[in-house]
Amino acid sequence: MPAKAAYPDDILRMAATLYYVDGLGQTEVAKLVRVSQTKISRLLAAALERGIVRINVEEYHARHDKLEHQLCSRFGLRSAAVIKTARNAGAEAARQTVGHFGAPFVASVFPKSGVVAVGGGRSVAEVVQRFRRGESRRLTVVQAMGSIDSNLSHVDALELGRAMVKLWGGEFLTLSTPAFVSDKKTRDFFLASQQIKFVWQRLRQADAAIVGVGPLDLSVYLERGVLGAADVAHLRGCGAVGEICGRFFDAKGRECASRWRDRVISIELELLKKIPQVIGVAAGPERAPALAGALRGGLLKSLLIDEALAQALLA
Amino acid sequence: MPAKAAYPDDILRMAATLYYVDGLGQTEVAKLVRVSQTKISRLLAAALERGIVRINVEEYHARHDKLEHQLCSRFGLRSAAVIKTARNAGAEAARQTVGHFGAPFVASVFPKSGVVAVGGGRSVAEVVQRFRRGESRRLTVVQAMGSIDSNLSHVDALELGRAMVKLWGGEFLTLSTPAFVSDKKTRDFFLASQQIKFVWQRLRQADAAIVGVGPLDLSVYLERGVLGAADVAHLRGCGAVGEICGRFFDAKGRECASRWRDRVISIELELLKKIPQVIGVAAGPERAPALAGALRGGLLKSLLIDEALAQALLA
DNA sequence: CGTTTATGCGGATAAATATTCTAGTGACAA
DNA sequence: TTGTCACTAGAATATTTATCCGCATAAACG
Repeated sequence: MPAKAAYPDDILRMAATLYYVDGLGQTEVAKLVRVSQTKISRLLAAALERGIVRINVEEYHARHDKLEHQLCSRFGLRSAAVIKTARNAGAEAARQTVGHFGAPFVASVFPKSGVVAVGGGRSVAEVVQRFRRGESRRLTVVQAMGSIDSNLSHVDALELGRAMVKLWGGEFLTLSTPAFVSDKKTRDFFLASQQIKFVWQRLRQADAAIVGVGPLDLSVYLERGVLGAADVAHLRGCGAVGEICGRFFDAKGRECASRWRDRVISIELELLKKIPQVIGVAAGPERAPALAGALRGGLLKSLLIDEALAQALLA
Repeated sequence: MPAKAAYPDDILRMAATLYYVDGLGQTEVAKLVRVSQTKISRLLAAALERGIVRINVEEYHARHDKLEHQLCSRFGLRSAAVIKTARNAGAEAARQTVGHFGAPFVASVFPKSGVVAVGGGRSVAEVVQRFRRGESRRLTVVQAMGSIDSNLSHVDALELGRAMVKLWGGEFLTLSTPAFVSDKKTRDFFLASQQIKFVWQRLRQADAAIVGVGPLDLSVYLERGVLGAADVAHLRGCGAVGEICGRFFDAKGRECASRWRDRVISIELELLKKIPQVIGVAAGPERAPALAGALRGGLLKSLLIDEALAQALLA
């Protein structure tokens, strides 16, 4: 099993003892072993690798079991992960924490083989970035929404899908389109294309999906300048409370009949609803109204959110 | 038991998990927990302290059991510690290693209460510096030789004795004299003083002693200019092979009748011989002749030496 | 209550550790 | 022999971590 015997265990034990047990610095250890500090650093790494040094950390329960159960029963979910976050955490920190501790949850919920649809968004990106190479999967990953604007961002579904197949293998079906086009005609033109039809066909067979759930205000679209203040006002007028894959919905989770509806290229909410496992990811209590709407509409089957948001949802 | 609840265990577990298990840097952890990196550093230290994080190192056997047994039976010793050292270790490194791993041995061999004589020397200093505060002892520490020259060095018996009582408590009897004086008359004058007589009385009651064993060449005395080349030649002429507490002895461990003998203020070898537990400390194979002489003369009851020296002794 | 004395925080910075880069060494083939 | 590859080591350097210090808030005291 040890590919290279490199250095005898005895030396590693000695160095590790001097360093970890007796608390000497690497430089001091180096003097005793008569090698460079550089080498001690490498020796210690090897000792950790070989198990001569083992570091045990009391298990940390990142998830809030009680809130998860309440959410599941209250909203009839298949599963939920509520991640504990620092009380005063900012939006970015919360997303990262949710991503970090949520990634294993999502990975466990995803099928080992089959079709998986991915949306974009910052929260989803934080999750996807942290997937670990596990037992190999045989997934067909499908991009569920176009790219938000022309400079490709690492939170676009295109990037996230690419990252997933790079890590887990499998094939990735891309939607080579923007998320928003100027009018219905253009949209219909795209949808009529052979490639897109093929992608949609696969979306209909999806076994699972992971999507971000955005609020109306503070949405990435507003931030990125895709949406203007006037647009937001219009959407609010249509009853919109939140967004999934660029599609806005009202408090009951019904897609709003806004003028944006005809300009978006992404999975329809009605189609999403039919996917047996849809994981909604979000962080921050200000997203509670959006989440509540999505849940009422049955758009999501599972949740990955932070504690504050969970509490807001249950209140 | 926890004097201060400071931070909830949960946070510590989270930080420790992120750092040790997930391999994030402290800066990254800090972002998620929303505190400064500084604090994470302290949190991690606290986690280690509280036992939330435990680091296990496979036990390292610093001592060479087989050589120890051979030495004990060959030379009729009460005990011996042979410390493994790096094959190419220099003299300094060997001494430090012997001191480091030998200190617990010496501490275990020392009585919990009683009178202990201490000699000077670099090897002894390395040992004494590394004693740990254990169960409290009730020792009377007695300086067994004067200071080598006027600028007090941290390897002088005076300093070593001081360090021992500082750590373990107890009283320290000092010999406020140099190790070497100009002639016999001066020496006798010192010895006749009340204070020194008192110290000698205690030395006669000593339950244990720790002394360095020096070679003839390369001795600290030569190095410090106390002895000149001519003196070394003279001593060699008298059959000297080594030195303990400034007293030179021949291959059979008998004190040499050199002109130095009358000028030294330190425990007589004959007196040393009567102490029930005398630990000789030395490092480096070039000291084998000195050690061999001391052992033949029955000057030592226990040994603390490095591997190379042990092998040289047995050869 | 106002004042003084602890305690805890994070920014700046010193110290320690990890990584990069280059040179040296030995194995092997030509 | 000589060149090349594969590898290891340590010096230089970048990065990360620990410590020092002043400030602010909280506790203790008059």
